[in-house]
Amino acid sequence: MPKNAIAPQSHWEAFASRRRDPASKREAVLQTAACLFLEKSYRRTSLDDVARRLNITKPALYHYFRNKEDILLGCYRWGTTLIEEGLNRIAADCGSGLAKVEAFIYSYANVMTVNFGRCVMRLDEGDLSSEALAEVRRYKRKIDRRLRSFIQEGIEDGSIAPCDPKLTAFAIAGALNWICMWYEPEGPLTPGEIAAQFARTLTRGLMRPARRAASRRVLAMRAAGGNNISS
Amino acid sequence: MPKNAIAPQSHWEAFASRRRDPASKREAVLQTAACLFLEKSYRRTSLDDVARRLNITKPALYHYFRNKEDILLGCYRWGTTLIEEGLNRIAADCGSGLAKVEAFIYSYANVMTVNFGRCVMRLDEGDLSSEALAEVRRYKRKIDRRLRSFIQEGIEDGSIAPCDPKLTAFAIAGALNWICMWYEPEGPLTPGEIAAQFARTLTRGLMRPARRAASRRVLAMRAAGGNNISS
DNA sequence: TTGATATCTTACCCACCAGTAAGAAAAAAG
DNA sequence: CTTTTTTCTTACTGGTGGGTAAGATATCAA
Repeated sequence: MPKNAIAPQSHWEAFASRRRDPASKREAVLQTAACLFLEKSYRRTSLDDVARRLNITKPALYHYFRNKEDILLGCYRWGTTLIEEGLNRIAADCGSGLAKVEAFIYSYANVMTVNFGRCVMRLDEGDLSSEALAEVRRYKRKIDRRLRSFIQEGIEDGSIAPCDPKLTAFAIAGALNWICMWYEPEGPLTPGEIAAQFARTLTRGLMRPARRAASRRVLAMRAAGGNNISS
Repeated sequence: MPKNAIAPQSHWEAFASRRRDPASKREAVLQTAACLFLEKSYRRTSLDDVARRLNITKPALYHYFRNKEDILLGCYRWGTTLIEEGLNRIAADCGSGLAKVEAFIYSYANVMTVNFGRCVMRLDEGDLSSEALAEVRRYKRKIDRRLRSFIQEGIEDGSIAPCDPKLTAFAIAGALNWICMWYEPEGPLTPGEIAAQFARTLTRGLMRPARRAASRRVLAMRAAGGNNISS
């Protein structure tokens, strides 16, 4: 009977009956928690908030999670699993280093538009206990190492220009991680469009490629108007 | 007499005497607050924490700031001012669109390694009241518009390849904003090195430029080893 | 020196919220 | 139907922390 029951992605139906189904109820808690954590941050989200959206009371949550942090950790784990699944598919693919980086951009950009994926990079690590933090950091480090190895591979097979893999990985990961800060599910941009543009910008760069034997300098100077292109 | 007085950047000396100097005391509060907000987040930093580092007590802070949020807003304002100063210098520079974007990358990367600059992009906007949030959003929007205009300018003068300025700006700003998440003042990377590598990656892209008339495909296939380059 | 003002402290209030105790109510088992 | 187990609720505790009241002490101006 609550008037604000029309929540974005309402998972309260899982708790509509008392039928025993711990798995789906656990997931419902994580989904609504992730949603609230992204809306208001972990700290500003009270367990009462989470419970209210699920049409239950706070202590009921303690039947499915040890404490508040356990819920947070659940969101992190779900998200890192999503990222890792994508990563494994890429490693199986046998293209050049550059092809792997491109595939990484597509996969990762998509995950950053999903609630659990966004949680991994958007939520504040400082809210985790030291053990949980160590676990999450391990995941993140693994992702970073993989990206660097793709870049290194590309440098070695000649598909990527020589560069510092560490800083280059930071640049790519930064651009992608930041998606979870501005992306809105109801917005005009689809994950696919974002991934495509990012892949293009990051692989080819901003610079207009020099045509034929013409010097770049000349092209840059020539103020050719009317070149607008969108999307 | 406190044993932990050796804080990173100790500004408590401003409060050592009761001499009337509100300006420098206000700054001291902002500096230590920014430091703590970055260390532990705004929410986890109590006013007692801030006061303790300054060797004063909590109510003393209320002589220089209306409330906790006022301190936070002070950090935001200081940071956005830093960004804007850089931006103004670039607009005065009369290079091509690409040159302006490159200058933006250098300037912005540097600001992201300074505490107040980091605050702007790292701290949680959700901790701001609606009015303060509107102000901060206005600043951020302005920065975004400027970057987009540089890109648009570059497309029109032919220095930048045709692209969607909005998404391209997101990619560049994302890579740069993320710096404030991993940068450590005591770390091995200088702001200059970061800016240089980022400028290179973002303008030229990852892809190894095709040499002469040789087709790209051939170069990508050729697995040329031993191309490692660091720094 | 004296009064006025700015500066800072001790002591306190109260709202918020994670977590718990104890038990009611529903579901499953026998 | 009876018993056992799971599920969930009402009512509470205790710690934290922003903000305030009231007053002490130093600085400054005259």
